[in-house]
Amino acid sequence: MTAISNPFFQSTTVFPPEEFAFFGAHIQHLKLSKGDYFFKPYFTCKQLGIVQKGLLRSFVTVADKEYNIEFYSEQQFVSAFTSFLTQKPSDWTIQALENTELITISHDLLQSLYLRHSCWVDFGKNIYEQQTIKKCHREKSLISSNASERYRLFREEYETIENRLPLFQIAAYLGIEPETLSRLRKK
Amino acid sequence: MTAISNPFFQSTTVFPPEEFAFFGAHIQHLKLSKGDYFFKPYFTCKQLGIVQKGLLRSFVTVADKEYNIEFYSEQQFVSAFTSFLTQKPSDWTIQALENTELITISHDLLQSLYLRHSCWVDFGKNIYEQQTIKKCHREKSLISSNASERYRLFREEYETIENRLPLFQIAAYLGIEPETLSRLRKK
DNA sequence: GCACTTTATTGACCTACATCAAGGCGCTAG
DNA sequence: CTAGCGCCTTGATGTAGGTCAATAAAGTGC
Repeated sequence: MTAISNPFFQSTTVFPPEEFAFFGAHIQHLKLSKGDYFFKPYFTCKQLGIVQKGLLRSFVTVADKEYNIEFYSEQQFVSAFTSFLTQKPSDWTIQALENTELITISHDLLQSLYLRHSCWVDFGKNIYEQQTIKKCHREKSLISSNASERYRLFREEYETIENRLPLFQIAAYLGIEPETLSRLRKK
Repeated sequence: MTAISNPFFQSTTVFPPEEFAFFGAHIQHLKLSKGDYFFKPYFTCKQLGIVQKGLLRSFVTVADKEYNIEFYSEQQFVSAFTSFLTQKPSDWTIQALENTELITISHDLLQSLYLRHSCWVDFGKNIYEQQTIKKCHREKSLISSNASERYRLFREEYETIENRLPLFQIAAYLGIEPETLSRLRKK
């Protein structure tokens, strides 16, 4: 059984040992090099990842511009969630920004876990509860804040990984041009 | 037992009759007049609502401006989700835009449902899966689209309730001023 | 070490949207 | 009917952030 470090496995959910063993026997391990893709647009996302080591970004491409949706570092769940949940193609891309190691849970495995034992339904519920909270915060910052306030919020939220990100990736997350971020930072 | 019309109760989740009966016996019914509040900032949200009739909006107030987050019409789940999930105060407001009738599920009831039977955990998981999908779409439109494209997307998504909303509420949803929306519409 | 590419900065100019101010139109109340 | 208010429109002007172009600085490969 592989050790899995993730806050969800220390939550109030009770995972019976045999469930945890089954899980450990069916997950996959994936290594990505910097620049590799975890998910590409027009595909249907079959994998939910848990980052063990490294860093990824998700982004959408609109009119030849990339807009970063989110960054995923150690212990975080990563997936093209709309596609993973609906099992339909989506226009997201997910890419490793560093050499990255992931545990992956296939959609099929997760469905069978849901049927095996309700602890996995709770596991799933917790994942999407966390996603909902995250997205609500992001939504608020995107609709109500200007670029410099969004930058402040970004630095708060991603304090621990800020220095692992090049500035142009931060700009793409804020929805502004690198030039604009550079000017903001002068102050 | 009150009839509850909501897609989740026609989902693949199996609700045993006794669970459904328990649920029906413990939900509350709430009537709001146009302008009334379902949730106010600085409170902790204790209720998850299902809209039976009417229309609500959620919004955040930043620098004396209101930014609409979402509109909720018949059959939809409504709550200040970040507050409801964390049981901490939040800065959202939720207000009825029409005379509105809701079923409400208290946080305490939902927690006890989770413990009673796993069908309710599945119910919860489905709610937050749907929220995650919704928020992902909104996030994309906010970060990658200009005002006129966001307006187009809004009309697609809220096709059925567009004509129940005054234009200044739509502008607050798009994150623009009513003047700008008026000018967009001239084209 | 030196070439070459990628990332960051700076300046000049442009555009989408905001702000401010005025006027119109359609309510509802007396 | 008219007064008053809420909502919408239109015009004039301001500003945050985008675009384009040049340069610098920092990697990365040979």
